[in-house]
Amino acid sequence: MTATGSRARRERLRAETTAEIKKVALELMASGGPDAITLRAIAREMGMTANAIYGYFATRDDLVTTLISDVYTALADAVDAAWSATPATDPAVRIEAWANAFRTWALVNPQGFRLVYGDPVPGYRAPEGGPAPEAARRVCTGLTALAAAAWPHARHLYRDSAFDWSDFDPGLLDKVRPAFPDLPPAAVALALRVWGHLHGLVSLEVYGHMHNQTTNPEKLFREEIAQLLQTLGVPRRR
Amino acid sequence: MTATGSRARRERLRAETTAEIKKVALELMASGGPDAITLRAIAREMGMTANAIYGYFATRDDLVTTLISDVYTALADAVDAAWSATPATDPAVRIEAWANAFRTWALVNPQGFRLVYGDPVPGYRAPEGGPAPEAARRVCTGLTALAAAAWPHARHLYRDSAFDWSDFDPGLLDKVRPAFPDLPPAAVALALRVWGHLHGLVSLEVYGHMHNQTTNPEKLFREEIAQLLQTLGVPRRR
DNA sequence: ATCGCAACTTCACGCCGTATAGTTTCTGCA
DNA sequence: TGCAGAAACTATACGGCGTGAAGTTGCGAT
Repeated sequence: MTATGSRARRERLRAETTAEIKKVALELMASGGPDAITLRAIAREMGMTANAIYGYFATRDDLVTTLISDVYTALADAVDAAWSATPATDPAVRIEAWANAFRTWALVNPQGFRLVYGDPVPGYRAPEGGPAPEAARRVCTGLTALAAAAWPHARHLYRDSAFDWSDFDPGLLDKVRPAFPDLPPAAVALALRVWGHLHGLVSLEVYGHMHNQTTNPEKLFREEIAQLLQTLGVPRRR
Repeated sequence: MTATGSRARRERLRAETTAEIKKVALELMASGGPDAITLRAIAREMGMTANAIYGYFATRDDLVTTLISDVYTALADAVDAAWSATPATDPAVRIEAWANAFRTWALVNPQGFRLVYGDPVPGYRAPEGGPAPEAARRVCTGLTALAAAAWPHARHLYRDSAFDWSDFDPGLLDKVRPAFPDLPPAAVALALRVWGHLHGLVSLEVYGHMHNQTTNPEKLFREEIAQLLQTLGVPRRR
């Protein structure tokens, strides 16, 4: 039985090394931006040769893909947690919590935001499938929950909506329609638009483009949430 | 007079070479993304040595800064032109034209969009001042014109706005306030929020994040414009 | 005792930005 | 007309990058 025991041990060591590579890569990213994620720097930090990493990730892009997936999942966790921590009975509070969690996460992890939503690393091209789209869909599903919470108040605004299910990706609908069976296509369109609104404001802020325009991006974001709730007709409790 | 004549000729040659460097750099960017802007590739394309470029730009970052400025200016020109080509009497048409020009430019020049709004190039850090912020302010000023056009219809939505002039960058206000003397701070906040909305949707589309969610990003953008006009109360002519 | 394999290193190649030094070519003045 | 000097450009070199190929080491299984 030493056979299975030592194989288990080998696999454990392997998993630990893999975890360390990712940990060091994320540290490098946090301090030097996504560009600082280089195999040689990671190896240097770990007291290894750069080529040793090829035993764990086939290419640098594979490593980056994994990191994107991890970081994106962390973002999804953060916004989901904020949502779940608020009472289902008060849509305004939930929506505000979601949006604030999104912005806060981005400001705390600006390099992670760049990794996930920007050009991650020179020459990187994202693969087709994988778990990163999965995390993206979690975020979109969260946004749809947001739209669903607001829908009773907002539906009258979208009576003549021209959207139908074919306008959306089946992979997204597979997650969204079972979760919200009564929601029409127009609400998913609303969710994606809200995504765009929040992403845009946060993105401009993270990339420093807001800095030259406003001295108070937080206030602008609060105004955004307020106007969003008002537009949707979601009542704000005093 | 050969003195001044030949000096003029030298300067002309110099200007021509500078222009060629920028032209080749933009071609490389268009075909291979901002990462493809390398001094060696440019030089190769021009039949020169990489070091020759140092006679025209002190560092690669200097070249990139110039390119960002040029490309950003081209974007500002495009949206300004679309705005000016529409009748001042119909705010809805003007706003729609502006927004469509913004998205269209981004889709036609995706790499330019990434250069201006993303991480331009590995290791690049933008300098403080320079003409790129100038182009950014032109875009913001255009957006303020948009807000100003809608303001007669939209002002009632922002009666209890908490914004004042100190919330904005003086450099922006220097351009905006003389152009729109009657506009309150709330309208500038609205302009920046609209910027965020449009930037977010276009950015998600350019970076491929919308692809996994909707099959019809154009329709989503049209809906965005329609809802924008509706929430602002700007009448749409039939 | 030996085989096999996983982990890791060494060496090499071609990319990159850029510093330094040398070469060519042309300008402007004596 | 001849020559100093500047401008434009090349040559060489350094360190950093991703990565392919080949070699080394150590350990479990037979």
